[in-house]
Amino acid sequence: MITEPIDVLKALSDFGRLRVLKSLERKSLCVCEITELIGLATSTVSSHLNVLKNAGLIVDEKQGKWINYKMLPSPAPFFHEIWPIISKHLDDNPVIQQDLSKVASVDRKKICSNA
Amino acid sequence: MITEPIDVLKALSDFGRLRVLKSLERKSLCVCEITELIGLATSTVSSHLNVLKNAGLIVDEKQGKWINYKMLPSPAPFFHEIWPIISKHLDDNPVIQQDLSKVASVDRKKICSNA
DNA sequence: CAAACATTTCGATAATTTTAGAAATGTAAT
DNA sequence: ATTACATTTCTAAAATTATCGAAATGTTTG
Repeated sequence: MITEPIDVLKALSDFGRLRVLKSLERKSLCVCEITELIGLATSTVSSHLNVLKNAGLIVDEKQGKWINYKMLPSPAPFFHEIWPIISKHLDDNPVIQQDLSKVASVDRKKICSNA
Repeated sequence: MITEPIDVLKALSDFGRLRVLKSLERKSLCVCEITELIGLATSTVSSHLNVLKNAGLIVDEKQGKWINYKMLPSPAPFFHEIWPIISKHLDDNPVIQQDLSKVASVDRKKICSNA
């Protein structure tokens, strides 16, 4: 499945998905952690993750009950070249800054399950 | 009017608009030339041009009966950094290649008005 | 001024996308 | 195996976007 630049750009054209990517840049996260971080319904987050996955930007790996999502170590050239620039400029955004200040302390043990 | 990265990315998330930008990179064009090149209705092209203009990617300048659109000489940093990469990768696309092979010979005297 | 014509705006429709709740799936632990 | 729970899939609704034709705008030229 070849990913055209336009497909990557479409995947990057939603602010929620940019927030997810910026957070995943810091560390791998499961769906419920991302849901907590972004504040959207679980099914919506799952849908966004699927878009990012289909565009070849992230991968998932099962870890017991959870599914961890993380950025691709070696993404296709287009995304590999373009992402650092986008990432850098997103750092100016207050919402992103808030996300990043929270992401380090997000803990699935606390936020998922026994709420 | 400050343009956030997400606004630029949204403007870049439509293939028709990417075709317009690639063509404008070669030379300034009026709406009817772009319409001929891209094959969409004039009003649709005008709408796309407006999106690109609002995102700060292109400017227009009146030239008599026509309005020439062209890329900004000094766009905001985000687009300035990101566009060369996108542009380079779009060169692989057959539709873009076809557009670029036509753009040099597009002539408003022939395609507009006296059709 | 009137006719010609490039472009924009308006109005309406089709298509796509985002969203969320409910049901389904799959894994883990008791 | 039954319960608990993370995630996905399904379904439907709301929101946004792309598209076009017709009317409106503004400029040029006869």
